[in-house]
Amino acid sequence: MVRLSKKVEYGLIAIGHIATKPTGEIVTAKEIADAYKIPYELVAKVLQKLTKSGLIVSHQGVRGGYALTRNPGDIPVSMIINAIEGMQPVIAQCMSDGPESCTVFTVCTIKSPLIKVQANIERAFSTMMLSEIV
Amino acid sequence: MVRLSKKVEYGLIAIGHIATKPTGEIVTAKEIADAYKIPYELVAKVLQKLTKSGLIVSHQGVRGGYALTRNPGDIPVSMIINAIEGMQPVIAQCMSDGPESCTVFTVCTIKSPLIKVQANIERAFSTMMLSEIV
DNA sequence: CCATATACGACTGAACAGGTCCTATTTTGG
DNA sequence: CCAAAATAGGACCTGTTCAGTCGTATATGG
Ligand code: SF4
Ligand code: SF4
Repeated sequence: MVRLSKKVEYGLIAIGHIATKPTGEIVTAKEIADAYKIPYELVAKVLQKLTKSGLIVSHQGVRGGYALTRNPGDIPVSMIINAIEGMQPVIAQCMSDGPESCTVFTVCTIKSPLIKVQANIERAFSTMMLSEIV
Repeated sequence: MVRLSKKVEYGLIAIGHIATKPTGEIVTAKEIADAYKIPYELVAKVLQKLTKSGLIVSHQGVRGGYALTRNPGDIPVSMIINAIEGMQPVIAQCMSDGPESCTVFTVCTIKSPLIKVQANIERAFSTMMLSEIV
């Protein structure tokens, strides 16, 4: 399987929703959860990760919520995924966990072709800006 | 996570190994398992799937084994993956399991951009031939 | 002070992946 | 004819991951 996690999908939808609002406008997790029928706790957790990475800022308390910190055209999708997953999406174990993580690394014949595919995917995600997915 | 399964990796390595031999030469599952230190049963199972898909032919009994059915330059990697997984690798649920499979499908804002990434990946795998990964 | 909102970790159940095991069946060489 | 070598294919086990839930703490506007 080669699939994006729901966390990432929900995160992209959520930050995309925030991006549709005028810059600086505050959006609550509940509003997003309701708008897309996503479990509130999941959205909340993802938004917290995005906050920790600095892509959005949070305001606690009554009338609190989240807002973008910069222009949607300046946020590559890869950065959002990275913030949520803690790493780039990689198609093979040895690319993220190092050579020692795979028992067949030394005799593996498919490493270099897979690295090309990997580069392909990374380029796709890093050239795609948040402004393009709203 | 967006990762190729070990089955696919082992399958690519295995059929790559067969491709290094002169056309028509028969290779046993045991030989491949030994050469790459991959569990025999896994290699065997993957080779059986490749056989069912017609990419390789099998010969049972003593002196049996597997052999390619066509030139490695004519076998796209996507076809090998497809044979092993039973489908193309897709990055989102709705692309393989249909719109109904995802609860947020109707309000999902990220479908179309993800479809572009998907097309990108598919092109990468379908233009890469077995002959390139040996 | 209290309703509303974020922060954050623990927990659960289901699904999946990787790997093992077991039993057929086919085929060849002796 | 028979034993060994090889594919065929399913059942099973086990650890991990994933999606989702819960509980509790903290901040803050009014
Ligand atoms: S070494 Fe080869 S088999 Fe192992 S993870 Fe990397 S690409 Fe996959
Ligand atoms: S509809 Fe959107 S969220 Fe659901 S699987 Fe497709 S892309 Fe992912």
